Amino acid sequence: MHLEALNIFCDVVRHQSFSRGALANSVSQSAASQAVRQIERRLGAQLIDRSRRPWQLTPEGKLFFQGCQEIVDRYHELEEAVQRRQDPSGYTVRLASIYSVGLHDLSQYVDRFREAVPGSHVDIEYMHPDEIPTRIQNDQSDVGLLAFATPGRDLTVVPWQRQAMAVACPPGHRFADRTTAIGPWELTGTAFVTFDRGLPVRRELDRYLRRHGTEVDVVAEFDTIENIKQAVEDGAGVAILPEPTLRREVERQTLVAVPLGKLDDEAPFVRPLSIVHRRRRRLNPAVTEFIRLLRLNGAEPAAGADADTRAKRAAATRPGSARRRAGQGEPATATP
Amino acid sequence: MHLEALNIFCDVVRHQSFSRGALANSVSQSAASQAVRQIERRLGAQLIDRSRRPWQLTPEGKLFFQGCQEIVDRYHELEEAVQRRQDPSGYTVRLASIYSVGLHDLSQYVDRFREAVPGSHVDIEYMHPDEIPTRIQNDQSDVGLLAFATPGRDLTVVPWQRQAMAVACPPGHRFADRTTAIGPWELTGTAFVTFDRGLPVRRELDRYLRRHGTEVDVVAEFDTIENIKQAVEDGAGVAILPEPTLRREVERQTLVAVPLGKLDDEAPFVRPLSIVHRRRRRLNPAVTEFIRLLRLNGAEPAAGADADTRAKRAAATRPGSARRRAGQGEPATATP
DNA sequence: GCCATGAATCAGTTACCCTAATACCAGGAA
DNA sequence: TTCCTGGTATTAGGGTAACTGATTCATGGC
Repeated sequence: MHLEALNIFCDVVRHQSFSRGALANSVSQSAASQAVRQIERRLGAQLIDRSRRPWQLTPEGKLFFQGCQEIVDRYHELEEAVQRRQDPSGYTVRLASIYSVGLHDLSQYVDRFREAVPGSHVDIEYMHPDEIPTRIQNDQSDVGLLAFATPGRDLTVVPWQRQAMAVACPPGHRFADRTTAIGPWELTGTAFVTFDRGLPVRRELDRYLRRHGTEVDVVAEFDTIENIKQAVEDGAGVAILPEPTLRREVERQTLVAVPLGKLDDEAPFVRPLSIVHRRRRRLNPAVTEFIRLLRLNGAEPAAGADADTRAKRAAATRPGSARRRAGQGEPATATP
Repeated sequence: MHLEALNIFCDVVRHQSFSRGALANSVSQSAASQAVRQIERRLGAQLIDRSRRPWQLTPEGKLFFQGCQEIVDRYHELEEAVQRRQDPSGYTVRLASIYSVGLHDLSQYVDRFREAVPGSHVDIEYMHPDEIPTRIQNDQSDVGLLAFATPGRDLTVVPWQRQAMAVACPPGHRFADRTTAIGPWELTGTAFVTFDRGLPVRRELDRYLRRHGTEVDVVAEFDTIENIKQAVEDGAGVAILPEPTLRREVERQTLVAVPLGKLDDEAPFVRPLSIVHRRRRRLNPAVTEFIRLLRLNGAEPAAGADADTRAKRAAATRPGSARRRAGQGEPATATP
């Protein structure tokens, strides 16, 4: 029996849905259906009563679910225990990051890590977001930090930070004195500096604006946040950017950041930053330790459709069992 | 991760040997080696230090082994718990048995079972031993009872009874008055009635005699024990047969059964009877229950190379966790 | 009746795991 | 040393399980 299949079953039950349980494990709905069916076949017991909608666990299903949860959890704890025992010194962490993670933040993490694990070494490389998954799959990097990551067959995505988006404008702009949040609909017609087409963040941004019926006047497109900020400072227009990346300019008073308003029933527009690493491959002990440290310090409270069902376990010691959480993907579907 | 792989690792550790661990799981030594290596790869940790001979568990290996044992055990208990919850009534057990299991014994089991599980039904068919594995793999029968069974890819073998072998001779024979056991070497030159070539029991019998340098004078070969007994009664010669199959004739005084002597350091010559069923397939609840009952009443004390290491767990409530025990195979290698 | 939603099924492909054969390696004997 | 022996690692190749994408099917709402 595959432990992965047991985990899929658990997630299907937790989400009350085959499709969402499948998503949480980065497999197709078809695979989840087949996996659960196979478990039932091998057990010779009906675990899920599909005759009514929504389907329900049979008594056997409930029993099995409880045991399953525990077994899967235990195994993962065992894995972690083994990895913790390994000596992380002498290993190198090869980190691939997008430019805009916050160079300052990152160097802080790295310093803290090198203090915690004396004999280790960290190589940071900044690069285009598209390159990062490739590098990781080719084993050129151990860990990646990027935004709007989507898990893949050989790529594990661990949610890390959710950066609030804000409107950036130059000090003299008509938005600059706003004391209240700006609704996206207010941006219609304004000169707008944005990301290059092809970047995931651009797609999310366009979708966001479209959802609010906003038609902006795109005056410039850049592939890095630094360039966008420069253009905004030069008065080319306004931009929507992650608030943390604006802090320095706000301090220097070269830019103004105004919070993005939102409708009551809407999720806030955020940029999800993720830690990615290759799936089912050894990560050297230093990498494991580095990821643990990142998550300890960076993770926000568990977010996602399934967070509630295991909040109690994920709460204190471990910074959220992100291993088994749905790939964060679209911010539109995330419930904060 | 495959639970089967974890179990292989556990058995490798328990036996201190890849080959024996493999045997215990009915896979090749190669498969066991690869399975352990894969676990190590996925964990990113060396579990076994192979640099010295005999190899040793690393500290990580010890940690993982302990956790592993528990996880595998827990899962199997969970499986059993689910199956126990199922209602076995209304199902049919299709049993395929060799002729010589003991028709009387069997009907006793069946009666007891039908009493324990009122709504169930048992179909017994007697057949040639070669047919039984085939029938089970084709899903024409649920359970088989046969001697000298060897586990296969889709066939699970559960040791059941070990029948002592005895020398059968007619009342007037020179052996008939023996009060002490007969050593096999004493049979050299005697007229001997035996099994058809091609039957597994014949191969074992020949090997046994050869091991003791015994050359018998084969005067007749039959494919069933009943025929052999008839020939012995008719004075054709002596035979070596399972003692329990001789009881009725001994009571009637138509045959005499003399115990087989053995050397001090030798395992007794027995006929191992096994329960076989298909591997990793649902067995309907009645079948599960029937097998449980057979084992409860028929199982002898745990025998086999690995019995010691888990005797404490297997002892009381469960009649030996034969699921994870080596296929009994050759009686020569079994340590009673 | 119809449609919408979500799960099951199917066909095709991929990737994994197994076996068999063979290479390798440590330890013991000559 | 060299050979030998018992046991494990490695490799190639075949069979099969498991995944994906497309489609079909069932249920509940209209």
